[in-house]
Amino acid sequence: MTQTISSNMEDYLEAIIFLKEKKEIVRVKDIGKELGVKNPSVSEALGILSKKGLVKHKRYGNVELTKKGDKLAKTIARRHNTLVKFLKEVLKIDQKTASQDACRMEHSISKGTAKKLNNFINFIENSPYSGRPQWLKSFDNFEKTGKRLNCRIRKSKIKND
Amino acid sequence: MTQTISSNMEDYLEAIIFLKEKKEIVRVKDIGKELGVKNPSVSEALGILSKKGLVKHKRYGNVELTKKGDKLAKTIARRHNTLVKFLKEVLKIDQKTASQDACRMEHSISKGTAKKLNNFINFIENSPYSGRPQWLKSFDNFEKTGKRLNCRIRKSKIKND
DNA sequence: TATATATGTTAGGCTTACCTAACAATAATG
DNA sequence: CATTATTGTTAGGTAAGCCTAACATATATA
Repeated sequence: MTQTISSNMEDYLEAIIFLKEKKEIVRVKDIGKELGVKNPSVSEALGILSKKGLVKHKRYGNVELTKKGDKLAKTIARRHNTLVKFLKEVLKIDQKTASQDACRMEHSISKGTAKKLNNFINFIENSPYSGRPQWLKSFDNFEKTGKRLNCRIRKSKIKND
Repeated sequence: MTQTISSNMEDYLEAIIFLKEKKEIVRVKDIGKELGVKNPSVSEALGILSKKGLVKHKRYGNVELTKKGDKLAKTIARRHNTLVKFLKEVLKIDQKTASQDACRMEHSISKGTAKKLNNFINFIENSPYSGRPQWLKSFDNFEKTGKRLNCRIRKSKIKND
C-alpha cells in the first residue's frame, strides 16, 4: 500500500525540508510565509501530513519530518533541483523563471522521467573538454541567430551526408 | 485583462480540439470519455468555458471552439507535443509515459520555457548530418553503460581543450 | 507576575471539480 | 409514430485546499 499525497502536500513537505536546512527550527508561520498561505492552511496541512506519518507536530510546537517524510521530501527536492538545472543549464532560462517552473513541474514528472532527466544533466555536467559542451554552444547560437554554429572540424571533414 | 483558465479547463479545451481533428463532430460524451470524467462534469465545464467565450455549445447540441478557444487550445496542444517530443526524442522515454507526463507537465510550463524547449527540439530535429546528432548518441550510450561515447573525430583531432 | 504581543488552532465559509440520481431531450427502432 | 435507448442537463452532495474571524497558548516585557 504505497500512499500518495497531493501536489499541495508535496509543497508543504518541500517547504519544511527547505526551512529545516537553514533554520533548524521550523514553525507554522515560516511554512505559511514560504508557501504564501495563511496559518490555518498550514495547520490543516500539518494535520493531514501527521496522519500520514510524514510529519511530527505537537500543538503549538515546532515542525519535524519523520524518517519517511524526510525521505519523501528529499525525493521531491531532488526532482526540483534536476528541473532547475535542466532549465537553467540547457535552456538558459533565468533563475527566477526556472525555479517557478520547476516548482510546478516537479509534481507532474514521473519517477522514470525524473531519473532520465537527471542522467541527462549528469551527462552534460560531466562533459569532457572544458565546461559547456560544444553542441550546447551550438544550440545557444541557434537560439540567438536561428542558425547553426557548426563544429568546424565536422563541417570540414564530414561530407557524405 | 488577459484571462486565465485552470489546468482542468485546459484539459477540456485540449480534448475538444483533439476530438475535433478526428471526428469533426464533438459531443459531451466523447469529451467525458477522453478525459475519464462523467457527463455532468463535462456539462459543467462547458458552461464555464462558454461563459469565458472559448466554446460554443447549445443545449443538447455538439461542441465547437470559438476562434479564441481554438487559438488557446492550439497553444496547449503545441506545448503538449513539444514535451512529448522532448521526452521521447531526447530522453528516450516510451510513448505511453511520455504522453502521460506531458499531459500533466503541459500545464505547469511557462510560455517562455515552452518556447525555448521548442527551439531545443527544432535544433535537434534539424540537426545536420543524418538523424540523431552525435552528442545524443553519446548520451544514449552514457545511459546504457555509464560511459561516454566520444565523437571519434573530436577525439582524434581536438587536443587543445 | 501581570499583561501585551506574537503565534497557533478551531470553526465555519467559499471555490473548483468531481460525483450520483433524477429528469429531459433526442435518436433509433419495432 | 410510439416506444425504447442513448445522450445531455439539473439538482444536490463530497473532498481538497484555501480563506477570515474568533479564540487559545506561548513568549516577552513592564
